[in-house]
Amino acid sequence: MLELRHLRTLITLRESGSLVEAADRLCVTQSALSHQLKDLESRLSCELFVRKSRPLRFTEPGQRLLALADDVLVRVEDTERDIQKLLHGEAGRLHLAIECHSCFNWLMPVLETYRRQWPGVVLDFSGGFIFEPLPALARGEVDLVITSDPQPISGISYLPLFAYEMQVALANDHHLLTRDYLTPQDLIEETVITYPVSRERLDIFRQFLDPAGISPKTVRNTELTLMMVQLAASGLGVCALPNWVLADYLAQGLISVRRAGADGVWPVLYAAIRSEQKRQVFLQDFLTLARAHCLRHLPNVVAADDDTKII
Amino acid sequence: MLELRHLRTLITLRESGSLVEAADRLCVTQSALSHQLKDLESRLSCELFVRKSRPLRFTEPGQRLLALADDVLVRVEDTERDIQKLLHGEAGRLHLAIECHSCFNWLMPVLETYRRQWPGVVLDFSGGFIFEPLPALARGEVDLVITSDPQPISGISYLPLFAYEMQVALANDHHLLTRDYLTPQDLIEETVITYPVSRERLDIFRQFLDPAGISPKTVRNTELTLMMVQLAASGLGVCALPNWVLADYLAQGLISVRRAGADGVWPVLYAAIRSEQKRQVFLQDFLTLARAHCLRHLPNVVAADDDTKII
DNA sequence: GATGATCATGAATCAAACTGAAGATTTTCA
DNA sequence: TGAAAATCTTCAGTTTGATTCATGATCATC
Repeated sequence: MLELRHLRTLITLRESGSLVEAADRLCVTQSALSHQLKDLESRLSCELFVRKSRPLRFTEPGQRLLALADDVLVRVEDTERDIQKLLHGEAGRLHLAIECHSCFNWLMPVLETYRRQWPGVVLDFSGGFIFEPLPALARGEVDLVITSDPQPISGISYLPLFAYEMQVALANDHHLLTRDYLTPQDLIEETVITYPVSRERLDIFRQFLDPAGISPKTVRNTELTLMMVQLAASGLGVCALPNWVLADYLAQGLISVRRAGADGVWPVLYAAIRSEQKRQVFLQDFLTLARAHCLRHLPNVVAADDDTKII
Repeated sequence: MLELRHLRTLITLRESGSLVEAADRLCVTQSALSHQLKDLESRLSCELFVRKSRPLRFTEPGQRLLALADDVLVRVEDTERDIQKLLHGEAGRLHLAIECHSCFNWLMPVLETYRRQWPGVVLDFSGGFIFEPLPALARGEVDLVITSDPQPISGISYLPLFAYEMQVALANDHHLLTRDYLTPQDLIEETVITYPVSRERLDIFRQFLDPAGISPKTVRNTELTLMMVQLAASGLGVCALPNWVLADYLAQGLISVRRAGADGVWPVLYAAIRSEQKRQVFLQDFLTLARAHCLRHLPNVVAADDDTKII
């Protein structure tokens, strides 16, 4: 019997383009997917996709099933959400704040979708650089903070969204491009361009330079991501940003990028909420939506290893 | 995770009105359904139906899920059928014949649905009493024969549709009504009204009277089911018909009915096809449709025990 | 308050789905 | 072209979770 599981697999397979990647996203082994698909194919007695071809191609039957999946899965999800609304009411307040300033990129489309799914939830947004979001969260002025620096504060839970790679942008003729990856020492003579916030809130210091006890020659601030990249492109400094931000500029040939350290720096992005709101369905749904969106649309982003909630 | 299995269960539950009955139709135990539903409810953290109420009532969330199921399952089935059409072509010929003359009742609505699902299949129908359908099937003049008397003929496969109870209709003041059930001996002094076909093709002889070596006083023929019932109602004889045919007249109070024997006589209705056509999707689909329709809409009908195919 | 029917529960069972390791195939790149 | 890397398949062993069986609880009916 066909099950929703199969449809979910097919959708993920289309999005990821390979069994390995799809298995990773679905949190099963690649072997399991191979079995599942083979089994499904034998039940329908037809091939669903052409294996020996990259990118993965779907056969006509496969495409029919995908169309079905697109159609059916949103209905299922809508219904599940409807039922939760029915049970817990659909009104609420969601005041957002971000500590990770590159998150605007993915946050906007997510909010767009969310607004449609939860018209009863009042959305608001507190941005800005001076603002300290976590105390404001504890005081109840905001309801959800996106941060990569979970500080233990009583009454605050951190729910992991995903892990991303922080990479360093360099001018295309930068001398450090001879290296495969950068060491903290490499940056001693460099100008590092950052957002105008304290060092503890910047991944490149907290997770890369500070542990090595190293400070760059100069630190220069700007509030605009694009300006950070432009300065780096002009050779006036280097800047560390999430991979998904740099990917665009890299593709345009504006800059080059290198990892920070041999294995790279992989901060985890968290959604911080007040612990008492953990069961709020409209909040949980925001997280589900954000995770799904980012895992699908951002490059080089992986599900956070565990869902440990720091309280 | 919600699965199609759950939706199928809910639909069946609504149709049957009780866990016991639904479990029976789905060919699982009542316990399995109880577990499955309890599990689903705990996942959604809400009740889906009100247990202590007959007829079974669905809660608001339950109804949402049912609406989803109605919506989604037909799409799934349509897609599965589409894929099979894609693979095997959608044209074909389906010439039907029936040996069981009471089957008109359910055959018409089934054909109606089938015609919509397989517009490319040419439907035809050979009825009549003199006609011998099985040899015609072997010769290829018809493609599917509905019969309760599977005779081993080389090249012919009999696929079980369902089992039904054959019951005996008696006038409301008939003296045999004092019995809980009828024995073959009870009919020695009776007039039995049948369709005008040979004894071997009549369940009441083949499965009830003949094994006991008993013949009724008189056998009287008529081609019309309604007339058989009218004659029985008038006390001019008794007639044996499938339970689903008698149910209507019984409800109207026209007649009374009794089982034949303590456990009743339970003929199995088969679809006979040429073995070479066993893999034809448009034929298989007709059987699936017929089974589903009859199990849903006919009273006192059960899935045939096994799918043994006599060749 | 006994009886029969339906549904719930818990332990035991069974089958489906999954994992892990190894083999086959394809792709990539020198 | 051939070796290395990556992807997919296959097989055997394991785990999970769905199902059954046996029993207990609850409800309707006489």
